[in-house]
Amino acid sequence: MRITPELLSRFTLLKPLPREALERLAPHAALIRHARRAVVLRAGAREDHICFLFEGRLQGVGFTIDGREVGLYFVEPGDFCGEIALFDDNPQPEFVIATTAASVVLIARDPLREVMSQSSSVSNVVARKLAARVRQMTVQRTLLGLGNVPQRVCGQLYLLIDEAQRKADSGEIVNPPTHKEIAIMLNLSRETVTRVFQALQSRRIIRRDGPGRLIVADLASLRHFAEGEKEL
Amino acid sequence: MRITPELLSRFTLLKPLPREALERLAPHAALIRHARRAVVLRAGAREDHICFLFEGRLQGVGFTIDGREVGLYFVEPGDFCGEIALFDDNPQPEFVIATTAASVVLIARDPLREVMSQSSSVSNVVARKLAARVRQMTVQRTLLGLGNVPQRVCGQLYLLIDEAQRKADSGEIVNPPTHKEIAIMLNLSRETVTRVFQALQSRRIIRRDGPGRLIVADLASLRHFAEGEKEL
DNA sequence: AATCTGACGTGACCGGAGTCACAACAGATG
DNA sequence: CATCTGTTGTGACTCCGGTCACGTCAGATT
Repeated sequence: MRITPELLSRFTLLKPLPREALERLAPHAALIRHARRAVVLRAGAREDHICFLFEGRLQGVGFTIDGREVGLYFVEPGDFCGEIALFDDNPQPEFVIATTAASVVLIARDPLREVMSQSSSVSNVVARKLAARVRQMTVQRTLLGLGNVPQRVCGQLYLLIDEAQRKADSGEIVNPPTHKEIAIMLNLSRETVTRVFQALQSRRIIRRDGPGRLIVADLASLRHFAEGEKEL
Repeated sequence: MRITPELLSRFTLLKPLPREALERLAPHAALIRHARRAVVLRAGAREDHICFLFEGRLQGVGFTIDGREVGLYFVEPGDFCGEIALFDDNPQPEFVIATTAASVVLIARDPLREVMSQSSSVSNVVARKLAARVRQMTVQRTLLGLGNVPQRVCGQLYLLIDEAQRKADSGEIVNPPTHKEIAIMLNLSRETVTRVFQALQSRRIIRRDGPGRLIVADLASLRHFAEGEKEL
């Protein structure tokens, strides 16, 4: 499928790019549809594409030696992943998997590298993205330090609500991650996540609205639990 | 204390810099001695220095809301940290603490930014450093996924041995981190780390050599435990 | 020397999360 | 429609790592 510069410019990363750069990238971009659970980027192999998420949700996951999944981060529409390939030639460190059916734009690594090296504004944005990932991983790792497990889950849930909604004090998550996907982010078993969700539901803090919509009815309480002010 | 360009050039990051750039940086650099446990970089505040480690060992640590320490990474001599300040103006995400008495060279952020923007080799190295941190954090996070706790400890111990020594199949760690410092890296209690160490010592896999020297006598076995081929 | 501090060592206890097993249910798929 | 697959929901049991409570020891500090 052919990609237009207009399509590329819909990604916040690429929006500030001069038209000319977008036109150089477009021929090296491809729109790909992935089924749920499909592997978008493969760990180990040298990935030669950067992945921009158009719709759906992705998850970065690693695997331990004994085969357990480890959840690293989620990718929301408009965001991108695999950018680490722009900085060195080491293999992609983690898998990226579609947690829902997803359409992504893959842009070839080398042209993007070139654009990056010629435009300081681009390289700045990409480097800032990498910095943002370090910050995100730090927060995520800190979550794991919490001894109280329900607190961990609430913290994760809170992180899943984007900033705009947090201010409005009412959150909803469309196509929420499965319990298992949350569990591997938090080093928990799927059952434990289910039980915490049950507790939150019985307290009317969260509520399912049909399939694929999770409503956080009481964001303030959720935050309190996340911050350990109340015990679940 | 005044810093000479020669001193700066002893850091691998700065070595490739032209003499002229080093001279520009030198006036903005300071050699600082830190006592054990001292805070080198502070989380939250906007740090305006990048920290180059001359001797000693540092550790990046975070704190959960309930005050537990979370270990993120170690910094070895010749390496640096706090480089995230070069990419955006957000606050430093984690504390950096001296795990041993340490001397560091602090270089002011803005001059280094300027040098970076003018030297593509420097900006490349710094960006690669950031990428390396993402990779390291991914590995570390994956370690936490291991259900078997002794395995986690062995994996961490293995990571603490630098590559050169790993090939020679005999490792030693000078001024090894304390059990507590290892514990917070692995989300374990200090006692658990102690017990695993005891088990490893009784099997002659590791051995203390006076204070401040830990000898890994049987690196192969350590790796086997880390990879789960043997059970501890 | 006397004291203090922080690291290491070790046992006992217990709570809570993992594991297992199974049921209910929804959505895909034939 | 019948079937299959994957998610969610729940109970029972187990066990293992956290916590607490010590003791020991080496190195600083006075």
